Amino acid sequence: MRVVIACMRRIRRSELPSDTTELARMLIGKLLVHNTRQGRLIGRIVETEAYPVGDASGHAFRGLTQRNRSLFLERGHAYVYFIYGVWYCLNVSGESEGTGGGVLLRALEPLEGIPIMEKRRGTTRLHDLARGPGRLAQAMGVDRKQDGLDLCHDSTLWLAADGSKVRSVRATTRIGITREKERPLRFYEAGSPFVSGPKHILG
DNA sequence: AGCCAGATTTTCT
DNA sequence: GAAAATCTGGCTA
Repeated sequence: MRVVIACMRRIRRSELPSDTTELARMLIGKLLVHNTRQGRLIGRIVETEAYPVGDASGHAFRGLTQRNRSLFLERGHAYVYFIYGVWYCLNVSGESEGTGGGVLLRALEPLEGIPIMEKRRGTTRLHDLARGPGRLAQAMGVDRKQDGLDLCHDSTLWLAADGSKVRSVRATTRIGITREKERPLRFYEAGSPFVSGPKHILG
């Protein structure tokens, strides 16, 4: 059984806000598409975190390095990094060329290619397939090979919009950081069962 | 439901 | 050498 997605279309770069925090809010309800050898994987973005310019918890804070260079690409590029010796995490760059900032994609609602995601994740629990940034990358088959891709032009990994309505977007503090932890830069779709993190910080 | 240790490697100080 | 934008499984209650 294949999920029907009405009117799926690529998001143009001009539709992306040229501000990382606004981009994080705007990406809620949009689709992430990955055409893999096994098939097409699609998830609806339900949770993001912004790491804007000047944020001490952001990877771009100390300037451009070999690892974080994709964060300095024009908005709409993929930044993939490896963390805790185990997981990959996927970000969307959010500023203009040469300025570092990005949006961490934290959770997806799986829409298409669910059997493939289940195989990659080793579980059939729908709610656990892409809830959390490490799980999201694993389910979607994202690793270092996708670092630096232009999500507005690449044909394998890209951002799309369908006509679906977003219930409402809430903001809370971010998860798993030690600096600037009070800033409300985590965004999620209210009521979605696919959102990660402890329940007590849900608004 | 909540707490905690362990996994494991890249990156920068 | 330490810390890191995490997850899992096992423990306690």
